[in-house]
Amino acid sequence: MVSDTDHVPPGGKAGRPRSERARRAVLHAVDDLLVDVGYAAMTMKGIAERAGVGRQTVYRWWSTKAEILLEACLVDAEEELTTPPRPDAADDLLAYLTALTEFLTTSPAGLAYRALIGEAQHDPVVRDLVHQAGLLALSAHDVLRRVRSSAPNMPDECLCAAQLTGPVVTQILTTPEPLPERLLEAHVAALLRAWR
Amino acid sequence: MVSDTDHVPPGGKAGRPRSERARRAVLHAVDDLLVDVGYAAMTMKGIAERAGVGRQTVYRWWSTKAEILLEACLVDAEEELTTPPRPDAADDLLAYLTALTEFLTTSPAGLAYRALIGEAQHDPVVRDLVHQAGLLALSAHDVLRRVRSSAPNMPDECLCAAQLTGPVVTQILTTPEPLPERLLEAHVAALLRAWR
DNA sequence: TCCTTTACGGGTCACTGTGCCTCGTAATGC
DNA sequence: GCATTACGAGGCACAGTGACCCGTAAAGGA
Repeated sequence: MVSDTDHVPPGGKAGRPRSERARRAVLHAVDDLLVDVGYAAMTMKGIAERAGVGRQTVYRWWSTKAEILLEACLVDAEEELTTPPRPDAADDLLAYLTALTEFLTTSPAGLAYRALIGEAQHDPVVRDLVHQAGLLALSAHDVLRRVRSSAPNMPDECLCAAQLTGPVVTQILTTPEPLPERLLEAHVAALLRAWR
Repeated sequence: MVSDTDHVPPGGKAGRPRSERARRAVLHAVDDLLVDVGYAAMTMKGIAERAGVGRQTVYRWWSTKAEILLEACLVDAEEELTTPPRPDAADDLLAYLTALTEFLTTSPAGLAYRALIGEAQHDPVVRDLVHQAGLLALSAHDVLRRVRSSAPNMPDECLCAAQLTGPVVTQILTTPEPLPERLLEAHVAALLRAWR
């Protein structure tokens, strides 16, 4: 007989789960639970049960709720935050910010990401995880690279990304309503004016 | 004999506690615990014990950790986020953003506020609480009113506040390091250029 | 002044989530 | 075919929650 506590994964994700089935079931269960019962009411026990999986199986491959959430989130997030290029810089930025708003307010992956940001304020480990993933930064940099030609006076790229996404994100994190389309347009216009 | 479960407060804060002593002890204990053990490890039991107060006394006047935290936070926050006016608009905004950064990264009240924003991602009730308090919005509007004369082209005031504080706040919430002074200066310069 | 009212500190209790362990079982790989 | 490994399921000790109940002490009205 073999114990359940030997094998690989020390902290989190050394080897992939032997059964892809279990992995997918857990990630899918987390997505479901997040929209069904919310983050606060989501428990490891609940995840295991919803996934039709033993609790130990969950603990074996992920050490925290946050880890599962991040993995479940990254799968969809990159795709949802990638917008097709548009000829006009203002259109391009606006499309991105609209997608970002949609992502953070309605997409399951976006809700997961917000839950992660929330958890990051309580737990430095999660904070590093979120920062490492760099979801916002990466997608923003993609868009910014495209509009660089129309904005010769753009400052440090990190600052630009923060200026672009910061107002939108903070609004969503701290108030019940995101910035409306009208203000997104005004925001983009102001940024381009500043960077011109 | 009288039960402990009659009296006033339904949800949160109908009447003031009869003993100001208990109230102050609890708020002080929360401040201490937050810096000592962090938000995650802070429990209602721990708060009561640290405050030298019965658990029931805590539950009587506040229904959640978040409520206590918010009250403890608001006491100091408004003062820490109020910066003296400066003649130059750029100086004025920069001083505010520097104070905001200091607040969110080092002040106990700021740490409490961040913990609240974190909790708000998990709990809509806390979200409303945070929004109601409107800490960021209020302090930002104060500063913006002062620079309005130097920036005739300022858009909607809500957007301005978001543009001013959003990048700073999001950076702090999602990465280990806040925006450095150098980038704060560049940010202010860009905003004034956009609003001119 | 007495005496009712009210909050107080402290303790108990049922309930829930966690994370670890141990079953017996099923799938994998040599 | 046989050893290895992950699997599901359940049990466990521990901690936090939030409700109760107790006896005490401090207001406030007569």
